[in-house]
Amino acid sequence: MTSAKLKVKPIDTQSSFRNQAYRALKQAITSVNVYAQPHEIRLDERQLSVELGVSRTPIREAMTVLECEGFVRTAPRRGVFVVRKSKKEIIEMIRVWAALESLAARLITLNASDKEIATLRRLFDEFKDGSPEGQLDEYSEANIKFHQAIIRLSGSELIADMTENLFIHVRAIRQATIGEDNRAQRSLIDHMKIIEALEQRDTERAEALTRQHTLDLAAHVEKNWNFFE
Amino acid sequence: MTSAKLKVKPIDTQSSFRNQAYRALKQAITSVNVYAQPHEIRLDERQLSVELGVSRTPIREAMTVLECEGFVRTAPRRGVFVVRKSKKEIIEMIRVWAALESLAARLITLNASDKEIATLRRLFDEFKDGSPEGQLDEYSEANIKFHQAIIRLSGSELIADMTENLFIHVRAIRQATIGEDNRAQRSLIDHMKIIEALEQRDTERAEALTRQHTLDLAAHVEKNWNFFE
DNA sequence: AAGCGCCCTCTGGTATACCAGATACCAAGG
DNA sequence: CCTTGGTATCTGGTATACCAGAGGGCGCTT
Repeated sequence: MTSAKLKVKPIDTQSSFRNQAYRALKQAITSVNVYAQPHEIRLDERQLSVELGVSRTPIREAMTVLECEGFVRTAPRRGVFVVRKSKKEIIEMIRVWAALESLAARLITLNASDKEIATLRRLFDEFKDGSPEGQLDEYSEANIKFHQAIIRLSGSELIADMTENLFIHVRAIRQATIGEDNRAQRSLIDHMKIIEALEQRDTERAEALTRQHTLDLAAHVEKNWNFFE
Repeated sequence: MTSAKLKVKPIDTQSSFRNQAYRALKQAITSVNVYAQPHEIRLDERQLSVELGVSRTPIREAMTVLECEGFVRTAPRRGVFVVRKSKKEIIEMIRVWAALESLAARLITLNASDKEIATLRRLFDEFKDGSPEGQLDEYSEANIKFHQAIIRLSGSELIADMTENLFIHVRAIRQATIGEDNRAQRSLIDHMKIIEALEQRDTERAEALTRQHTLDLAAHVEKNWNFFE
């Protein structure tokens, strides 16, 4: 008989150079505001391989994934460039987000526990009294966490996967627009209505409110956003 | 002054070995019924490089894309395997399809021309009189074309991209279930109602009908589909 | 001075060699 | 006979060398 088992953590066999390069590059891409740059940003395979201390091969495989996810575009024999989304593409992303998040809301009314739904309300505890206008940064953070929580509570891996890359863009838009046009105040009201519908397990209403809330963002961007032109 | 311009097609500079390998592999994967196989199907990089007549490098990059799209899973130092979706995953795919197609229907009521919408009705001309039960294969084909047309007429590139890979799976499910439980007859009725709502530019109704039609498919699969267990 | 073309350089694309981990098989020991 | 540990071999992962096309600079031609 052997003695008590040792507790060991499984070695993370997935941390190949390729995945590390992927994470490093994605982090780098998402942390720069590509729209603030005068020129397109180019990624140099050879330079990156020196900076990251690995050969071009894992870098190229990471690039392939980033291209598949739409963050990067490679022009043969010319270079790899960070893509800048057009206004039209950004509006499409917000609309797709609206469709998927409304599905998530539907699933929450059907599957989530009362306890899980209750966590949503707590995100806005500090804004219960008075308007969020005076603490915009904090509200923006809570706003983003709310939308992420809806996705997570749906319990659907696929929705989470499909929104993950949209989120990086939509997050920036939410942050940029929250201060305009009294949007924070109205956003808070919308969120409370959504939470109420979820609590009451009103599937159709929760779905419709969630969809309309984000479609409103798309409409707002369509009307007021001229940054890219 | 130069004479009249010659009409030339631009050389497809994107047809790298990598993209050709990608298309070949995707075609191969989608044409086999992975669920009919007793064991997981493994893809051998070296064998494929011999069969396709190129080196492992473009094969590997194609594999990377396929993995990113969820068709393939690679286990380090063990092999690359074609993934088999679980029943739960398939239901999630159908639900996501429902969410995106209902958004497409919304956009059609807002943006498409009457002429474009009219093309939808023509898809079902041959089933106008009598039930589709007697010509199931033909109806199944029209059914699939209808759902593809909704996506296309929305005019959203992003929706088309995001549904493209779902479609490969959802298509198989639609084909497999169309013969069950008088579904073809009810499907035809649903489609006609959707077309009517689109023609009347009734945004909310078209969206809701489209969503419910595909959510019904998800519910049907959830109840009756035991193939994978 | 302007237009054209050569050539150097730099890019991503591909082929290839080698590495380390996973597996199956086999032989030695109980 | 079963167990155990070594080992041959096969896998994906990585490094590297080389290729052809794209672009720019420079000098020749007119």
